[in-house]
Amino acid sequence: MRRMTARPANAHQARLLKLLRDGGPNSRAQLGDLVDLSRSKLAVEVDRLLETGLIVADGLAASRGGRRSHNIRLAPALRFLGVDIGATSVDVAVTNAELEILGHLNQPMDVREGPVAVFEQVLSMAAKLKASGLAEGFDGAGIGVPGPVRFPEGVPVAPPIMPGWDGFPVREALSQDLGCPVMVDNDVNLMAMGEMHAGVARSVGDFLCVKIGTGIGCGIVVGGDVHRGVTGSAGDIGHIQAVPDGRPCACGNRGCLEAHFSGAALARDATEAAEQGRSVELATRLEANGSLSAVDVAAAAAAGDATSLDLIREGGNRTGQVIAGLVSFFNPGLVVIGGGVTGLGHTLLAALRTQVYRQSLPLATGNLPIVLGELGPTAGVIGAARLISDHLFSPA
Amino acid sequence: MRRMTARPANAHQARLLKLLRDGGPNSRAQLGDLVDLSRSKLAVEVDRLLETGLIVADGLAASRGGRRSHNIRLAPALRFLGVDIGATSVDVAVTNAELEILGHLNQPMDVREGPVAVFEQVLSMAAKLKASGLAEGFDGAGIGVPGPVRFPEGVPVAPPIMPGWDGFPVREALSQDLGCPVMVDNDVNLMAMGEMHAGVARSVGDFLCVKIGTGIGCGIVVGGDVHRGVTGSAGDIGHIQAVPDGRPCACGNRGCLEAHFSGAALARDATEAAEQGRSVELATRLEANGSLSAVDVAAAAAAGDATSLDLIREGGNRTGQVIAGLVSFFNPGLVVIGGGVTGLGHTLLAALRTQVYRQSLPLATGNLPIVLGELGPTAGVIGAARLISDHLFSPA
DNA sequence: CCTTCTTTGTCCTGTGAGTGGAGAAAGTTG
DNA sequence: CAACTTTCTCCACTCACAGGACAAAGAAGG
Repeated sequence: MRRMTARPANAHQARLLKLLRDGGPNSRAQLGDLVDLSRSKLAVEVDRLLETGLIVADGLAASRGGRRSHNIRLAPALRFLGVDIGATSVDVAVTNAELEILGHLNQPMDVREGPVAVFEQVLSMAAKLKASGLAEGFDGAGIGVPGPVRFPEGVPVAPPIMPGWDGFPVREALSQDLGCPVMVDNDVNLMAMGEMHAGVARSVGDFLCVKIGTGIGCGIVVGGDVHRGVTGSAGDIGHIQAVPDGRPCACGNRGCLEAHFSGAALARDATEAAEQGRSVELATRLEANGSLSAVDVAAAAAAGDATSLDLIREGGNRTGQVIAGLVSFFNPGLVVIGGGVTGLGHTLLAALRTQVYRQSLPLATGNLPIVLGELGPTAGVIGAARLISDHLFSPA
Repeated sequence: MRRMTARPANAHQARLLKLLRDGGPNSRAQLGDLVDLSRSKLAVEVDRLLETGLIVADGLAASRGGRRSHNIRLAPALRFLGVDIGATSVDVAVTNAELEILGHLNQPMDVREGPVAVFEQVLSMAAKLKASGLAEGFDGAGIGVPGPVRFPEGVPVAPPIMPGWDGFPVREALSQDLGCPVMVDNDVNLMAMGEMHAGVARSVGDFLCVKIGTGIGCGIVVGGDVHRGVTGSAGDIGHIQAVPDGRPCACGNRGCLEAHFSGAALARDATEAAEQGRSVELATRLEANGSLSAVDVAAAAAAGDATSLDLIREGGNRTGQVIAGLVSFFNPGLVVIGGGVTGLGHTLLAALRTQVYRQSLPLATGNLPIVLGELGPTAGVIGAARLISDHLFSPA
């Protein structure tokens, strides 16, 4: 069932749609105050948008001392699908046109099972969301994958942690399956877009968004736009050398940041500490679960386990050192920390901040907030919805 | 004597001026092929530009099988002044509207003497260029300074190597003295603009331009625009930590890149090697000149001096390591190496390339040229002229 | 020398986007 | 019920721009 959602016919219409989406005003008069168009022209464009069905006028607002205004808003039936494929799990969410999450599902899953298996899962999750009455169909979908993407074509390229996805036509395939337009991007970039749209980075034009999960990456936003680099691999900071002649990394080099600190590295270090008897707290958890993850380290640290705290601090220092360099280089207005490891909270943040504030130039850090993301696990799916809505709310 | 140079009245006129400046065609018909405007509209805008005096129509071109076209070009009397203030010398050049250098002067000078003394020097050099008949006056001037700049206001902020310039209203002051509009930027950014306009980075949208001189910095170009960061300090990579617990740096930290490799560091290392008797070649030169500079190291290396070659390789490795990180992070389409130290040539380049190609992601380096700048010492002044011409050739 | 074709540049009218004023519609306040 | 406010609609006018007709100027061929 293909839905032929209309597209704005010109830049004015695109502007209006985005204003309405981003929580803007909802009457013709209020819109007119913002778009620098004459009332007459505005009325014409609004009428045309009403005709396409992208927006609807229903009911009247309360009077503000004069004639009551019509409520103008995006079509209430519009639905976007946001998909966030992580290394070890998949998130799928439905949003309305304002990108508010109506329903959200999460499933453990290994990306290495390949695109076919993963898409089967994604489609079944999407079907479940539809079946629960949240959507009749999808007008567009955004999807994030944990690796570099050739953005215009929507195809992953040479993704280290997801062999089998290289060159797979994700956009094409998912568009077929869902019967709607699809856009594909790197998961970290989508997290950055999410935080920019509805999180801590609202109204910040230039910022970095560091995602520490199974791996480690960085979304780069320049002037409100995501910088993807010439081959789509920008922000891939996991393999920057953090420790000279450090630990061997899967990429073949030594001392990569990711080899020293990430969800995977932390789990390995914790297991080692437990086995060597350096932490009773961790050993107990290892005994109980059979394995350890970053969540266990967070819990142990919260319980006051010194070894866990040390591991977090050590990792935060390493990461902070790398971020310090990036801050000097890029001079952002904000640094957002997100991803699964944010459960480590203030111990991690304190170590990061210490390194950055000590090592970067005072001019670059003078007014630089370093904060945790606001959206947690929903940042990715919100960013994905934003990606496709930006696309659909632009002139065809 | 203030010259009131006209400004384009709209985006079309700005577009035409920039086409003519950048070696575009020179007849109405050829312009029409490029700007996607009807002949009539084009004719109107060209006529208006002719009225303002920004362009002139003189003579007829050879026939190409039909009616001969008029030669349209930028006013031949337009003159821009490009000023490049380095740590130890000042470059001043006059260009025509096409940004071709008509005259170029260079004077040794220490920035630390402060803005008043430096401007006196700059003005006298500008006067000399005028006196030699190259210009009757200047229509605009661009100036680069070796430190961070609050770009909109044209004011240096907290420049480490040029105390006394902090907060000095460079734009305002120079505009008064020269009687023309002035734009101020960081010297490294201007080098990047120069190479983008007339050097190796023509037609590259995203690239890094590393300048290794007395200090070390990096111009960042995103989508054809220079990224300056929120406080104007973007690209300041000299104080990224290159060596953990390395040499103490003037900034208070240890192991900064600049402390281990830069014109200043190289001179110091060479002097030490000469005094310790580790290089006869360098010792001879130290004897002869009383001091050593990067130029001496280059000459010694060219003569086969093993110690000099080692110093260059060592520095190249350090710098390459940092650049490798930046390449992974930014994923540029080109890396340009420039500045005084480029005299070290291929020994340096080889070391740099080795590090970058070994440490960065294959996807980011697969098609990444790392090359020396083409413009040498003129990159800065050409970039400065480009900066002010971009400003003046934009709608007021 | 004259005709035909090509290229360049000018003129003129039609079209559609957009502005802004007049005023209608629908309220509140006294 | 009058006066005022806010919202929305209608209409005439302006201006940017496209594109065709045509003039100007030359090349090539007979």
